[in-house]
Parts: sequence; C-alpha cells; structure tokens
Amino acid sequence: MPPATRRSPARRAPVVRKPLADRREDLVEAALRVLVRDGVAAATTRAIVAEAGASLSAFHYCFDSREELLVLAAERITDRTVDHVREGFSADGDLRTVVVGALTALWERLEADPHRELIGYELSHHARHRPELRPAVARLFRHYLDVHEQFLADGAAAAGFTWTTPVPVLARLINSTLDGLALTWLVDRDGEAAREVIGALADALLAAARPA
Amino acid sequence: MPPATRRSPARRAPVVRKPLADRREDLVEAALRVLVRDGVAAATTRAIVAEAGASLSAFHYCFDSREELLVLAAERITDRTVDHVREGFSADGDLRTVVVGALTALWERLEADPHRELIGYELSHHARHRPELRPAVARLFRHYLDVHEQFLADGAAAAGFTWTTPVPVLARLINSTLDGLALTWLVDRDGEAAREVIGALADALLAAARPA
DNA sequence: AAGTGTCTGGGTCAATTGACCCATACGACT
DNA sequence: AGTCGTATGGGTCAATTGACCCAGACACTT
Repeated sequence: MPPATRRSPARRAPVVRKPLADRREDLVEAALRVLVRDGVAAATTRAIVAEAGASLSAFHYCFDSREELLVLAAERITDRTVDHVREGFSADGDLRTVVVGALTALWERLEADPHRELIGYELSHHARHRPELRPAVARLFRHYLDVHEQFLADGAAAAGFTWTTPVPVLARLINSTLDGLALTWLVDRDGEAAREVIGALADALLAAARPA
Repeated sequence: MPPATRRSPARRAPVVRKPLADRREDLVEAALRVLVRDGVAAATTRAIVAEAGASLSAFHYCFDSREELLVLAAERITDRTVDHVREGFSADGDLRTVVVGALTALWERLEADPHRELIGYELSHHARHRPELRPAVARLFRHYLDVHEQFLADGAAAAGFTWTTPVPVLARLINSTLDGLALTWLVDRDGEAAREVIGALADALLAAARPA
C-alpha cells in the first residue's frame, strides 16, 4: 500500500517555472496593471496573481506581504515618471510655444490614461493606514515635483528666459493644477474645460517669465 | 414550561429608542465622521454604527445598503460646502486684498482639516466601482465649481473689476489647484510651499482682471 | 544518476464584512 | 388598559481576503 500522503501521479498541464527574480518582476507588473485598471482596493493578492498568471503560493514565495509588493509597485511608477513627462517635451520655438506645448502634452497624456497618473493619489490615501507605504509615496510625489522643476529650467534655458517666481513654486503650481484638473475631469469628463484651464495655467507661467 | 423561544427577561441597560428619521440622521453624521477620520475603506457598516452608538439592525432598518448611506453622506457634504467656502470671505478692500484674502482663507481651512475636503476625491475613486455613487459625487464636484464661480463673481463685483478670462475657467483653475495642492501637502506637509503656490495662483487671477 | 535546493499546486485558516432575520420590547393612540 | 406598528438586540450566513503550509515536481551541479 502506497503512503497515504502520496498524490495521484496524474498528468498535469505543463508548468511554467521561472526564477524568483522573473516571477517577482511579473508580479510587480501585474500589480501595476491591476492598480491602473481597477484601483488600490481591487488590487487583492488574488487579483494580482491572476493577472500575472501565477499562483497564490508563488506570490507568498516571492514576497512577504501584499504591502511589500505595493511598495515595489509605487517605486516602479516613480522610476517611469521621468520618461512619461519628458515624452512630448520639445524645446524648439519661443517660450510660449514651449510652455503651451509641454503643458498640452502633459494634459493629453493624463486625459488618455488618467488612472495611470492617479494611482499615486490612491496610494497616498491607502498610505494613511499603511505607514510602510509612506516613504514610497513620498518619493513618488517628490519625484514629480523634481521632474517639473527640471522641465521649467530646461524650457527657460532653451528659450533664453528666466523665471521671476521661484522654480519650485511654479513646479508645485503645475503639479497641483494638473492633478486637481485630472481628478475633476474623471468625474465630469469635460475635456474642453480642462484644456481652457491648461491655457490659463500657461498664461500664469508666462506672466512669471522675463528675458534673461 | 415556557415556550423555548422565550428569552430570559433579565434586566437590560436602558435602551435609547429613536424615530427612524433621527436614527438616520445619527447614522449619516456618524458616517461623515468616520469618512473624515478614517477614510472610505474604513467606513464599514460596523464602524459607522459603532460611531453612531447604534446596532447593525438599526442600520439595516434605516437603510437598504451601505451605498445608500454613502450617497446621503456625499449629499450632506455638498450641502455644507457653501457655508465652508463662504466662511472667511470678505469683500472689503481692493481686488488684490479680496482675492488673496479669500484664497488664503480657503487654504487655511484646507490645511486645518484636509481630510474633510478630500473625502470627495476618495468617494470619487470609490465611485469607479459603485455606479450608484456617481451622481452624488458629480453633484458634489459641480457644487464646488459653482461656489467658486460665485466667489469670483462676487469678488469682482465688490471691487469693481471684470474678468478677462471666463469665470468658469478661473473657477476650475482655483478648484483644481487647491485640491492638487492639498493632496500634495498631505504627503509632504510643506505648508510654506503651499502658501507660496497660493500666492502664485492669486497673481494668475489678478492678471485676468481689469477695471470694469 | 544521485543529490540538493528552488519553485509550484492545491489546498486550509481565521478575520472581516455586507446583508439579513426574528422574536420582543416599547409607546402613541384609542 | 389594550392594540398595533415601529424600533431594537443579538444573533446567522455566505463571500472575500491576506496569510500560510506541505508535499512533490523540477533543474541544476557534480
């Protein structure tokens, strides 16, 4: 009589085996997709492993907890921000052209995929009760501000202007307005109104520029 | 022998009985407090009834579902917005004084109790998966814009100016910037930076005003 | 080909949550 | 004082979720 614990040796579907690092990568990417598509509340471990095509055990083999994965996902978002913001930035033309063009590009990206950019805010709400998430969220926010500051500095340098208002203040103004605008747009979907606000924001920035 | 279903007639703590309308009111207010203090995710039926000092049955006696309560809470927030925004608004002095004063008052209120003003955004995230919540959230957002439009119209009238940019656009700019600013502030708690942005926003508004 | 450590399947477990039910106690009205 | 509709207490129930465990399958190395 075979040991009672022995399973039936029935043939099973071929199993995909991956090194730990690859599986972790899959799970982080899957988490990101679920976060963007369905939000933080829906990003349960089961939803994430389903998205990744992995099993629950694979998840617990790769990570100690769900929070650990979320932290990595937040950091991944941070890493990618630079590319996203730089995309569509052109330093050709006068200051107005550069500013309006860059802000419009930023907004169009937001409008095309608002949830992607807004996970940060959902994560920040979530971090209210998950202290371990706070550092990652703080880095994410700081990163956005840094990128906007860089954009302001590059734009002014390219067009031969200087800012009469401190660049960090302008960066925070841009960041806040775009985020608030996106939040409101998600509710009322009034893209035209949003674009007009972008125009007003551009005017505000231009009023704070003068020839170097 | 007494019926098996009969409970022991042991003395109980005095019971507070309230008419349905009062109990509903208690629950809505309790829900609001929990929402502000702990966020949407923590606003479970149990947390709400505990806050209200009611029982789970009382909850189900008063409402068909948790969503129904949340909708009422969202509407309650809407009703109160007017008072909050009007508070601290003064039409005395020139346009700069009025604008800076009003924006500062708005910001101070936000900084003093950020969660109160930001429930709307948490609710809007939540509404992504709860369609029945969407109308209430839409009303809430619309209401904020209306109030800011009113504020702009009143301020201009009081100081004898007109706006060169459409008032709805300016209202959306104010609304977006304040909300985005609050979101960022919640993460980095940099109040000084926020105030400087408020100043920049005031400059932007003043640049869109001219004598009537 | 045996050995060894890594990876996976398929469960379990306790906690939480929204919803719900029924018998009973209350109290306004008659 | 009796009646009747309303409010309440204290449970139950199924579903979901994060965490976890164990035996076995696999792929290297030697």
